[in-house]
Amino acid sequence: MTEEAYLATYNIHDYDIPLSSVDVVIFTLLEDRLQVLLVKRGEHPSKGMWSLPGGFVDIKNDRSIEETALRKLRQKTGAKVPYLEQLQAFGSSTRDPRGWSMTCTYFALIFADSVHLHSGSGAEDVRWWPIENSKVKTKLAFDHADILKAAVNRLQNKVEYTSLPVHLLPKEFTLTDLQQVYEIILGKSVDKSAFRKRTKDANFLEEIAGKFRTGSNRPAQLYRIAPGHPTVFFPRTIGTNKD
Amino acid sequence: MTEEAYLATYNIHDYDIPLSSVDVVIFTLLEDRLQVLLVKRGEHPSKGMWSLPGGFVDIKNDRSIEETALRKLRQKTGAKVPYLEQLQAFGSSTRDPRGWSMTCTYFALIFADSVHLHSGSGAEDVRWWPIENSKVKTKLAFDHADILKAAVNRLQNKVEYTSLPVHLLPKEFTLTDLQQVYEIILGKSVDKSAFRKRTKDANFLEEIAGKFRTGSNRPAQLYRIAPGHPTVFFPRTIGTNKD
DNA sequence: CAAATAGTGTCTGTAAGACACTATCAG
DNA sequence: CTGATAGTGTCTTACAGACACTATTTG
Repeated sequence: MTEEAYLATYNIHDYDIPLSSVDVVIFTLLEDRLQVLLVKRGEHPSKGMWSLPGGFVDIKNDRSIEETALRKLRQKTGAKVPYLEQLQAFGSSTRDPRGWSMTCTYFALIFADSVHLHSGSGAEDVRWWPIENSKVKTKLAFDHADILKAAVNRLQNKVEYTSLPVHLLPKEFTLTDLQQVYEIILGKSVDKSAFRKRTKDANFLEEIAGKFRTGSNRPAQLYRIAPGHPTVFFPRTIGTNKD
Repeated sequence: MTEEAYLATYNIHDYDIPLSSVDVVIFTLLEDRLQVLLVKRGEHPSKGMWSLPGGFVDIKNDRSIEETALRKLRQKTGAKVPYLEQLQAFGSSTRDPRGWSMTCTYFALIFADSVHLHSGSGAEDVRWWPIENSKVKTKLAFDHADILKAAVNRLQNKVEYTSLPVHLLPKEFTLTDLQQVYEIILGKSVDKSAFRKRTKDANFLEEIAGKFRTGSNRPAQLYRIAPGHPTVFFPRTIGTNKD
């Protein structure tokens, strides 16, 4: 049999295969806390429970799993591409009551004000939930609590040696703003001098010439992400010695 | 409708869903080179081409994707659990000619002598292929060349700050053996003194008291992995300054 | 002036890199 | 003894942490 003949007779419905979906852990900073976007499920299974935004791959319209993730993101937040990174696949016979299921999870970082929440189809409600100890204060559907924990874990790890947190800020921000993001995510204070040295040495920010944030104190230089400088990896981790 | 009623009427075959599979990138060290296990496909599609060991989830017998990966590993190598870590999911409409497909990939490290290769069902041949520049010298099926590249990348990254390479060695080995594994994977030489200091400080090895490898030179102390010491993360990366 | 926050300078500590040195075997 | 590889010691360098210091604004 030729490859063409084989493919002509191949029918996916002849096989018992797992369900496959994509879920997205969308983080933001709100009220000085790390928060995650959850949707209240409007449909079975787990109707009425809060869960991560996600759903099945639309094989007609999504060309890749990343597109599925972006679609979900756009659907719920209306925002354009923030920071998006694949987290981990979870797959088992028990995680979904409909049967063997595999989900590919992503995590995203976004500046809260650039988001307009939409419930969209299949959801009764959408809102930000503050994260405390890698958890939210409601029971999540499926194994989403595990996924959330893995995502927070990954975020906290990467924050120690990368410039990821810039994606939680608006386009223009001060170094102190950025330092606070690090402190909130890490849950501990960071030395100002060390933070500034390493941030400046990494060269992923550029001063906005002559632009300052003023107040009843010395004005603070505003910065933006330097064009063409994606995520930076620092030579060492931060915040490992203190507190 | 109750959740129970919904589940009773739910039929997976009513939906167009992606194929889902698991592929494993199995690395070993052979003839002083990093090598990867490939199987020659005995079935369509891409019959006759070399590919990574992998296949569909067996929803009757695999309780999780990790079990699918372990099953594939055992099938081809006959070896018990070496080091196994989830790499990344790849999913798109184009990666498999049978249709939209998502694969969850793993990478494994194993000591070559503990392996007895079996073609198993669906394969015409199995063998180790040396890796050069993140590639092998044959065209791979599907998007397996991309997967291999991602796996080598991840391995090289992690080798810079973890103790992963011990899993490519036999139970007993010398520090020089281990250093050579680092050098082979990183593709550059490593300072002996620095290497030994950091390895010993990390405390994941234990001397095998009184056991040495002899030769026409000073005998070398043999070490084994200290029980209960999984992968160690070093405080800083190695080999970033010297060639 | 005080209060507040921005931003810098100096010293210390830690772990990696360079490289020379000593140690112990076979023959 | 030589040649080979094992293993150590010392000095340097890079970068984070501690912490005090100066700078610039409003009121």
